[in-house]
Amino acid sequence: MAAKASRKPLSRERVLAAAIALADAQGIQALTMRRLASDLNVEAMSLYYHLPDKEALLDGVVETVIAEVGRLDPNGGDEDWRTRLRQQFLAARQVMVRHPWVPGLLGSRRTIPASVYGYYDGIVGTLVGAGFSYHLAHRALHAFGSMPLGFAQEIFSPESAGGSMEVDAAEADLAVMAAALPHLTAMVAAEVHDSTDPALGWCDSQIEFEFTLDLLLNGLERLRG
Amino acid sequence: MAAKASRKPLSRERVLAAAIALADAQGIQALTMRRLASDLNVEAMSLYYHLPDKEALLDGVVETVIAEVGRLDPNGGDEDWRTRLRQQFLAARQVMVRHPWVPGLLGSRRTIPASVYGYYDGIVGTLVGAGFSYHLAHRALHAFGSMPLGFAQEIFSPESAGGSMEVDAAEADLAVMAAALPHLTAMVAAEVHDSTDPALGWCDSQIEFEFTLDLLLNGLERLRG
DNA sequence: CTACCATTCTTACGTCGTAAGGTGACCATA
DNA sequence: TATGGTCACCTTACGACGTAAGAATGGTAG
Repeated sequence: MAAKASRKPLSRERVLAAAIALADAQGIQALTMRRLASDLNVEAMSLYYHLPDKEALLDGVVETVIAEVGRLDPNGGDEDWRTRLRQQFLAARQVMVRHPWVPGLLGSRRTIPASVYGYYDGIVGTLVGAGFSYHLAHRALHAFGSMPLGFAQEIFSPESAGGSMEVDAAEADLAVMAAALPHLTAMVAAEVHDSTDPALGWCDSQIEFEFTLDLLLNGLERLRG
Repeated sequence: MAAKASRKPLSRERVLAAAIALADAQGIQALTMRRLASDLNVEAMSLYYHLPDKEALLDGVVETVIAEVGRLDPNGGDEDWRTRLRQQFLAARQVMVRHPWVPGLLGSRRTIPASVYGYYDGIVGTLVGAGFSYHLAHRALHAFGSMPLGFAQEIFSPESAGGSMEVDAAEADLAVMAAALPHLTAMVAAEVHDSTDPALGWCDSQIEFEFTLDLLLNGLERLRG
């Protein structure tokens, strides 16, 4: 009679899925063993039957998301290597947009899930298949940085979607800021002015991502062969 | 008579310096209020007289290190914009090599210290002074990512100097790995083979950093004007 | 019914950040 | 000299965290 509540048995997969859902909803700092357990209608220590410790939980979470990235490589390799990698990286970006906490988590992890190696192996295959030497392919991998995984190092506004800079500018005295940061304020002013949709904020991450990606791809194309 | 011990009075600067020293020596995870206090021969709560909370401590630490980066821009702007930025970013890299925990900390911070804006302002100034439009300068800033601060997103071996990949390869069966990751193993084999100094590990971060940097600089030069 | 085993829970420990308020040294004023 | 105030640091305590140790539950096989 009493509330039976959910009594589907726990499992590693169910725990990992709940962890990802929790991080998506509340942020990575909300992902604690106790909160995760309570989301699963379970006590914290019950999680330890399915996972050795929290490190393993985070490893599993990263691995699960990366697997999602690695799975989206269906089309055959008859196109240009650039369009191929371009599509792949942009698809990866869509995954990261859905899980914005993954880049930070991945960066703080000290061991890299094995599936990442397989994913990068495919990229090297694409490169050498297009005529790259292994040496240049290696350089290319480093140059790409984290773009194959769908994100780039964004110093400004790592979290808030709109970017905090304009908010700060509204709070502080604009004239003072223009004096201290003449070039930055001029740049923002110029960019906001001819922005097609200023409501979206003056930094469109998607466009910046593609710009940097193409800059790298075109530069590498010039070095090929 | 009794051990007087160190009784120099505390100060925000002394606390921040000790925090940086502690993180340098023991890693960022060792930087707790209690450990930091004990390094200063003081109780944990004494730190709260000079700093409101730990967030402020971390902000101050980041700000201090970034200030160190911003201070190394002495030479006038008569050289090519590329060599100027190149020198600047490579000098910043030396700071990050001394404080390898800063990139991760900076990435996890939600507010950016004000000094960073001033630093980036100078970069925009260099770019527009060289004929860049504000629009392209904006793109360039995003393309550089964290390189102005002296680091790049390194997925592989973010922590250990030599890179953990070769260690893993030694542990696992090489033949199995070659089957699962044919392109990567071939690449590593090719790179190790013609490496001038294989003892240093097959990834030379300095060279990778410069390669990526030049790739971006040259690509931007082509787009200028 | 009983013995077993997989799964979940209870209790407790040490560490963390930090709120609340106490203690002593120093110093100006009466 | 006595008084009160402010600065700098300390004591105690609380709740949240990860997790070690072992007890309870409940289903299944003999």
